[in-house]
Amino acid sequence: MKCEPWTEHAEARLAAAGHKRGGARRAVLELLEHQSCALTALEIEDALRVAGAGRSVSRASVYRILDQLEQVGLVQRVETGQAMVRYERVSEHHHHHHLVCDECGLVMPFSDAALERAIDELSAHVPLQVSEHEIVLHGACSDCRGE
Amino acid sequence: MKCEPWTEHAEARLAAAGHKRGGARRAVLELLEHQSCALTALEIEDALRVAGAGRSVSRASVYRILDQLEQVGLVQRVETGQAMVRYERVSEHHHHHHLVCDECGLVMPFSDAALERAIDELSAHVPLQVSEHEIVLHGACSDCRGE
DNA sequence: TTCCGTGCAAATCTTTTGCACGGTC
DNA sequence: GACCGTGCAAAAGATTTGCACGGAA
Repeated sequence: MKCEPWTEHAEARLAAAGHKRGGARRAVLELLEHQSCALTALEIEDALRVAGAGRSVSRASVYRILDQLEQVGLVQRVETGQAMVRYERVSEHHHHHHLVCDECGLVMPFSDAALERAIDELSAHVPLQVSEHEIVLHGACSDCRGE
Repeated sequence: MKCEPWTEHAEARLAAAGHKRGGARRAVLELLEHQSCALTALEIEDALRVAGAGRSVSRASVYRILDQLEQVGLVQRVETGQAMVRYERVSEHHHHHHLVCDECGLVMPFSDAALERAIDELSAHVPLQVSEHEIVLHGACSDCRGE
């Protein structure tokens, strides 16, 4: 299992797909590499502008880059039922899904082997050649609920 | 198990929640009662305008009505990863999820007991008081795939 | 009579596109 | 040198809001 040169791995795959390199995309990749969960395009733009965490990237570029990364399979969209679409890097080693607090908007990852097994089993018996699946649990997080 | 007076049931619940009746909402309810799967706001607007299936309802009203129905729990949003959000009536007797063909946009319902069991099981062990869950399988439908 | 439901038009907000410039190959 | 990647500004498209009127309670 490789360590964490995900950005490098991503650049390599992009190159293989015939894309030239670029500073904006590099900055987005480096940001995504260190995220634990999905971000919106706006959050990505802000994170890059604020922190010395790289360089600013225009919003249009963020969207173009995310779209490109999604097509190459490096990033996946996450629909949380909130206003904006979220994006996160795809990790072969750690497939997960999402918990969304409908009160405060908090998004957390989770994974469950039994669930994946059920999905795999089911996918074989359905009138669709399943390539991906997305699961979102909605509810109230502990902060919003109690306390 | 009741027959199908869903529209009546819905009107009753809305009344109980303190809402007055209205022709536009009635038309939307009657349309939703007979749908087998989720529709977008635009599809609902078009369906009501074209068919003698009731009466035309302005787009703003369609959105307002759907939002209201969702809050009362009569309708649920379905995020299919397509541009627009979809809505469908909630049915106590037939909980289901969705298959989405990424080629042609076809949306089909499916249900699976093992999957529901896995979700229920898992919901108990997660840092969120789960109230709802949404599952979407993406892939290619038989028409788009083979011929 | 008092409000709520509805239509219409304008506003908002996310995401996309057109165009020009600068960097990569 | 040819093209792609990027920024900026404008466009597009979905959804929301403001306002005024007509119907429900």
